[in-house]
Parts: sequence; C-alpha cells; structure tokens
Amino acid sequence: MHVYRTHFCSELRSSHVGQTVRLSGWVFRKRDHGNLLFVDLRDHHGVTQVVVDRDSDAFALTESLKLESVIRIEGKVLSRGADKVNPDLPTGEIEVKAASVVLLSEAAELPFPIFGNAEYPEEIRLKNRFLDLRREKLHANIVLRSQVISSLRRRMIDQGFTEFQTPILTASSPEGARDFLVPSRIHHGKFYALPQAPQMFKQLLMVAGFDRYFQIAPCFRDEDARADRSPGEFYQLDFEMSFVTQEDVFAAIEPVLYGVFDEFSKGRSVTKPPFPRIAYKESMLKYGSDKPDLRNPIVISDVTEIFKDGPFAVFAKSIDAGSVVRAIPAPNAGPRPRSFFDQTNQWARDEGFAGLAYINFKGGEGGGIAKNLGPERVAQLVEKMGLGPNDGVFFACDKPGNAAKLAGLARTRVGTELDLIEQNTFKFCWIVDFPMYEWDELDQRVIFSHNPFSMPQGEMEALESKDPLDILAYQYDIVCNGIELSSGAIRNHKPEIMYKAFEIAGYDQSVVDEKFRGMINAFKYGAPPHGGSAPGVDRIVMLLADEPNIREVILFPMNQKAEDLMMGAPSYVSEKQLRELRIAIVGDPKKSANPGS
RNA sequence: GGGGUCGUAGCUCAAUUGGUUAGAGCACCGGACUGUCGAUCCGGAGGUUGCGGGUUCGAGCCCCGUCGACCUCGCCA
Repeated sequence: MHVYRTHFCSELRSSHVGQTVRLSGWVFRKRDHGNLLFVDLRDHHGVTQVVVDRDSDAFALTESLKLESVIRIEGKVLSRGADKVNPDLPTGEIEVKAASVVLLSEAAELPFPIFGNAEYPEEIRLKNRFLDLRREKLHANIVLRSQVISSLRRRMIDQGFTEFQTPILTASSPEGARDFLVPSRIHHGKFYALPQAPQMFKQLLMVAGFDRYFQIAPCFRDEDARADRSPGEFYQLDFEMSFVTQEDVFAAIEPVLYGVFDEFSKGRSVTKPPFPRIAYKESMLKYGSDKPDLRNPIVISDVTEIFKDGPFAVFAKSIDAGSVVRAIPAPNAGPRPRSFFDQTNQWARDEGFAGLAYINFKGGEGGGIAKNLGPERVAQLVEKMGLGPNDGVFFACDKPGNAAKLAGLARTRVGTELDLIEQNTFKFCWIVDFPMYEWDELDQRVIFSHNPFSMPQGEMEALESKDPLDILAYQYDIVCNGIELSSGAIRNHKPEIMYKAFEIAGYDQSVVDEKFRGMINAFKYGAPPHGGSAPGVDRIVMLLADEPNIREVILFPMNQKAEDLMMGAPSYVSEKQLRELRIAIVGDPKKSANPGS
C-alpha cells in the first residue's frame, strides 16, 4: 500500500465498498457527536467523509484535530445507506471508517476559514495566499487558468504557430510604459529592462523566417494598478505572423479565441467569427469608447446640428466655441421619476463633467429641456434617434473628446441602471483604423497614439502628404464585453518608413538607430511583411471565471501598491549588494533606511 | 500626486440624538451528545473601537491630522 494514499478524495464510489483504502488530505470540516465524529477530508480532487467512533484507537487524536491539519487515514469503505447519502458530494454514497489516523502536519488557528465562500479582506488573503488558494473559488479559478492556457497552446499549435521563449533581461525602450530596470553588475551605470512585451523579439523572429510565432509571454510594466490591470506583471498570448494582411491576422486568431471561450463558456454564448469590425472613429461616436461593451444595446448619436444656433443657449454657445452634442437614449425610462434624471446629471458632475441635460418623454410629451429646445427641434431629434414615446435621452455637450467620453460613461451607466446589459454572453468585436498619431496637449506635440511599429495606412505616401493626425494605422484591438483583450498591428517593416514615422513624432534617425538598433538593423537584411497581436491571458481568464478583479485569477498577485505581502517584495537589499552594483540610495533618508544591511 | 469609500474581537458585522460594563455569528478553549454533512446544546476566553490630537461632564459616534486597504483619475499594449 502506498505510504500516503491509495485513492484521491474524489474517487471512492459504491463500487469500492468493502475495500481497505488510504487517503491523505486536509481536515476540511469536523462534526463532533461525542462518541462519533465525522471528518470531511479534502485534497485537490475532492472531499470524502471519514467517520471515526469511540471504539477506534484513532478517536482521541481525531477529536483533537484542528481544521486544515494534514492527515492520513486508513480504513474500510462503507456504504452510507439510502437515508444518509449526501447528494451534493460526488463521493456522497460512501464513507471511510477510519481504523487509523496519522497527523502529518498540524495547522495553527486560521486567519480566515477555508470552508464557505464568505469574503475576507484582501490584505489578509494576500498575506496568506497559500490558504486563500485552498478555498474553492480561487482554487477553481487557478485550475481554469491552467486549462485555458493549455487550450490556447493547443489551438495555436494546431493553427501552425510555433512557441518560442524570448529574453527576460533586455534593453529599456523609450516608448510606451515605464520599464522595470535591473542594474548591471558588470557594466557600472548600465541597466537591463524587463520587457514590456516581447515586441521587438517577435518581429525579429519573423525576420529570422519562423513564419508564425507565439508565446504565453510574461510582460512587465511599472505602472499603477487597476481592477483589471495587475501591477508589475501579466501574461499575454503573444503572436506574430509573416506575409499577412490585417484580415489574415483576424482569421488566424478569431477561431482560437472563439474556440477557447466556447470551450469554457459554461453555457454562455460567444460571438461567432468573423467578429464585427468597428472603426475607431465610429466606436468613439456610437459607444463613446474604443472598447465598447456590445452587450449594451444603447447607441449614441451626434445631434450637434439639432442644437446648433438653437434656442437652448447654453449648448448653442458652446457649439459655437467648438463643442459637439452627443445624445444617449434611455429606452423606456421616460416615466421614471425626476430623481433618475437628476441623479444621472449629478453623477456626471461628480465625474468632473459639466453635466448631462435630458429630455424625458411621457406618452410622446417631452419634459426636461424639451421646451427650451422647441417642438420643431425636438421632433427632429425624435426622428433622427428613432425615439419612442416613453424614452428618455441625455445630452453631453463638450469638446469632441470629452463629449465622447462622457457619452460613453453615461451609456454604460444608463444601460446598467435600466438593466439593459445582456447577460451570459461574450460579445467580441475588432476596433480597427486607429489613428497613427495624436496630439499631446501637455507637451504640445505629435505623439504615437499606439504602437510606434505599426504600418501607417498609405505607407510612405501618407506620411509625406497627410496631416499626421489624419493618418490611420493598421492597428487593431480585440474587445470583449467592454474589456480590451488585445492590441495588435500590421508592422512597419521598412526602415525608411520607420525613420519617417519616428521623425514625425520628433525622433531623428539616430534615436531610432540607437533605441531600436536590433530591429532596424534586421529590417535592412530582408524583412517579411508581418503583423500580430497579443491577447491578455489574465483578462481572458477573468472573463471566463466571471471575476471583476484580475487578482482573483492570478496565483500570487501583488496589491495595488505593487507589494507582495506574502514574500515581502519589494525589499531592501544589503549594502554589499548595493556596493557590487555601485548603487547609492539618495533622497528621503527616512525612506532609504536600510534594515537589510 | 488628486478624488471617493472604508477602518470596532482572529474573521463577518451591530451598537438609538454623543450617555451605564462596546454586543452577536463564525473561528478558538472547556463540557454534553452514536448519523452528521454550515451538526446541535451549555459554558469560557477574546477589544488601546487603525494611530495621534482636539471639542465635551461624557466620544466607537463630532472636529483636525495621520496611517492603511480597496475603487478611481492621471498613468498604462
């Protein structure tokens, strides 16, 4: 007999009755009847009821066992009898009568119970992540994550992709997020950087002729956290393909995403390929966002023309000064109390906007600003937006960027409040035709709006002849239920176009040569046209596990301040280590106190 | 760095307008109990109400400061 177990805690059935078995696991739950006690023994696989009675030698020990202690039991499998079966447990037909119980590892008093699904403060959970991971939901999330990753791998390989590992210690790059820096011991004053993504490496793999690359790639970015953004590190299904157009990339990844979402959907519906393509500009207008949640049926309209030079002076004046008006319909919300409209307006003000005007229709009769606007213009509005006799409509009037943003937030809020968000579905779309550049108000200059390695639509000719802010890129995002899963592009593989593109953003050739040396050099020796993308693995699992917080699908996440409370990272290091690196800590002496030396 | 919410027993929460000794459930300790599966019943221990200051006859509650957590803006492929 194996020293620890003959079966998993999930395995035993009526067919095992009469056998002598050995099980090992954690004391999940104990029910003490004085002369008879029950232990629910749990391992990774499941739970089995163990019963011990007074005449057993194991009784005293079992009685004193603390929850979550690790034990090994040995005994006979008994049938429970019809009235005692537990239908909620796969092993509920049987129990094991313990002849012997061995304590393998005793547990101290727990900071929170493992049993049940009550919520506990994250700080305690993160500090005791190994305990939290024992709990059913988190344990299941992590298993799901593993299954999703193997499914992604299998599907990518089936599509003709090959997996490669790329370096973790690389060079700092000037664009994009803040890098994590790693000081070099050998080269004083120089630093490695952890890759924000294996962007240049995967492009070099294309130049190297590997045709189709993928990797479940760790990415490191020293930026602040959000609920859907883990601080420090995360994983992407990074992939790249040679000799492809944008449509080829879509055709390659759509079945992978559809397949994996369908596989783990548990009955939820999934958009079938091809996913809808929405131009960036259209998305900003209709959904007020570049990551629209298509479960929300509300569509925003531009109604600037209806308010222009009209009697509603606040808006008319603002339009003259360059504002636009975006209208957000609130289907069948017309008869709602005035408080619904006022609160929504107040919410907009709390968000830092000027507010939301509204009209509420009741039986076709418009309230709110309807009388300020006048019957003729209200009629135009109803016609243009196709409003029903009991609809409400909100108006955001601001400069185009802000108006779109407010309209987008209002769309989400109204859709949620009116319970219009379709449940149990994954709605995918592509956002395409992103602008190549945008205007940075802060620095008063043109900057890359996304990845600087994207190919501008129209290539060199567009760069030379068009207003930079009018140039579109072969740049695309995958969005699912309002969450940006992935960003990708057809890359710029021609050095002369690359130099020109960077020149427009204010970098001269020497900067490109220095900062992107490896890649620009490679492009001079025959580079295939190529493109790819990189869906976020954590976010995919988050959606499939239906978790609003990304930390619930990561084994050992850091907290919002990028600290690992369990391991104590980041930490001070010894003077010796610092000396070797020739690093001196300067600045706030309170903060540079170094207990590690 | 800014804004919001929160902070009471190991954990989840309660405590009337500011008013006697800050309560309950789970967990823990002791006792009873041979069919439970969130076992049940009886008892016990457990608190500098995050921390510091202020107002008051009196503060968990009001005021100021500070620390921490989460959410968010900035930031971010």
